[in-house]
Amino acid sequence: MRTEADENYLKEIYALALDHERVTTSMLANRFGYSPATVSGMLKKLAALDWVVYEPYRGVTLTGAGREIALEVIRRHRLIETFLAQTLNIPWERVHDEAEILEHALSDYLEERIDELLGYPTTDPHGAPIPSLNGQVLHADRLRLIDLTPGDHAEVLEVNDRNPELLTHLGRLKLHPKTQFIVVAVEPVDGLIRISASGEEHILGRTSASQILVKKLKGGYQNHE
Amino acid sequence: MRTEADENYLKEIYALALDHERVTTSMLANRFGYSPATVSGMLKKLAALDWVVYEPYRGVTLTGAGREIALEVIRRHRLIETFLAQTLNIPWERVHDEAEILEHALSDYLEERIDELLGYPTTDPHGAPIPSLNGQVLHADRLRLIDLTPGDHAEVLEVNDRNPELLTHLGRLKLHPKTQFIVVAVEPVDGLIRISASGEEHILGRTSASQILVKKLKGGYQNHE
DNA sequence: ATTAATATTATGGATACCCTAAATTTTTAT
DNA sequence: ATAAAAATTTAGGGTATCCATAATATTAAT
Repeated sequence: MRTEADENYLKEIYALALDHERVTTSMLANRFGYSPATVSGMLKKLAALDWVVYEPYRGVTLTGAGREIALEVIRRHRLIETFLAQTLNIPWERVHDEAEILEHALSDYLEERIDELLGYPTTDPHGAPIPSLNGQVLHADRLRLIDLTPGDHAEVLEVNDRNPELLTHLGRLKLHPKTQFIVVAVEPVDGLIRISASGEEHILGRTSASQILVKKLKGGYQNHE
Repeated sequence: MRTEADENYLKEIYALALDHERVTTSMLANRFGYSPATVSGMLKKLAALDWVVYEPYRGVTLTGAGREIALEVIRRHRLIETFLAQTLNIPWERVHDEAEILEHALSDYLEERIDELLGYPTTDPHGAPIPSLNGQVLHADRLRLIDLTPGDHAEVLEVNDRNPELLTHLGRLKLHPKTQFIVVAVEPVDGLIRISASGEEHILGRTSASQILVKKLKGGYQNHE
């Protein structure tokens, strides 16, 4: 049988593999706050269950079955986030932690009912793609806001859902997914970024700006507003 | 820390105490399908945590703290049932099993949000009372349908939520809480009960009729319909 | 080739939950 | 009142999960 720990490991391995060549023991140990030895042990267990391929000293990758589970858990997580935000009006900075628990308790049946009620959404409140039932994930071309240059016209695609303070802050600035904005200026010294969104100007620090993913919109040389 | 098993034991002890003088090891063993020895062990553990008073060979009762936990879990269970039925249109025969799992995963915060969204309901879809936050439970005077006599006019108050087949059946007969009906006749041999509800006549067996709780309405000697 | 960094195995501990079999206590029947 | 039956507890195990430290092994860097 599958435990919560199993699901969390698989989910984390999936997430880390998205932007790392190799997923190593120490990366996982860091994420979870466990000792490397503990992670080695779990990886051995997961390998025995055929959910990962584990090459000692070299790293770990998901098998087909492991990937399926990871995507299923991520799907539940994001459906729950969307459901909580839409149906119960839970603020977006709180939905992650709640989903982190409920994702392990949701039946296939309820997952399906929620998906149906929400009209089969494709992204969660933070803009992250919701994997489909058959495991498809739409990964849009994403750019970090921090990499934009003055004059760029862009749209918020996704923000990191694990940082409640950031989310509260962005919520106050009304910088949600789908919000369009223009980069007004980039401070040469501190690298602060001035943007203009819905008529308001905001200043973003490096930390925020690196956690906001965007897509450029055509005609980005002049201000349009 | 509190485990799911703890919560289930406390909930069950509470439920059994409602209609039994003493709550014994074997009663719990039966309910859970565990060996009596296993239950003895758990009761010892719960007593050490001061959630029950356990007198070996004599039975078990909840302490104040134990009762609080039991009521909290029951409250969550029933709020979840109500929420699933109303918000996600889950049929009433399915909500119990889902709630059985989710009740252990729901945070105080979500519990409160759900309660608010539902408008602070006092009964769940099966008519069972939802304990208030401070632990009050409204136990209405309830009579078993099986104890009615021909001519009685009554209203369904509550039905056993642990029997999905019964619920499906009663759902088809439209016998939900608040449904009014008249006892037309009671078969002398098999004890089958003929009732008339919303213009339709139905025949209930002893099993169904003993699991439906009702309250008598005034003027029960003549048919009103 | 040696060192530093990373990762593994070996070993052990804690918790939680369940079991069977044997011993004990309580209850019931005579 | 006593013996048999029923209920319950204790003793002793078992499995599974997850975690840790210390010693060992591998890999990467110089």
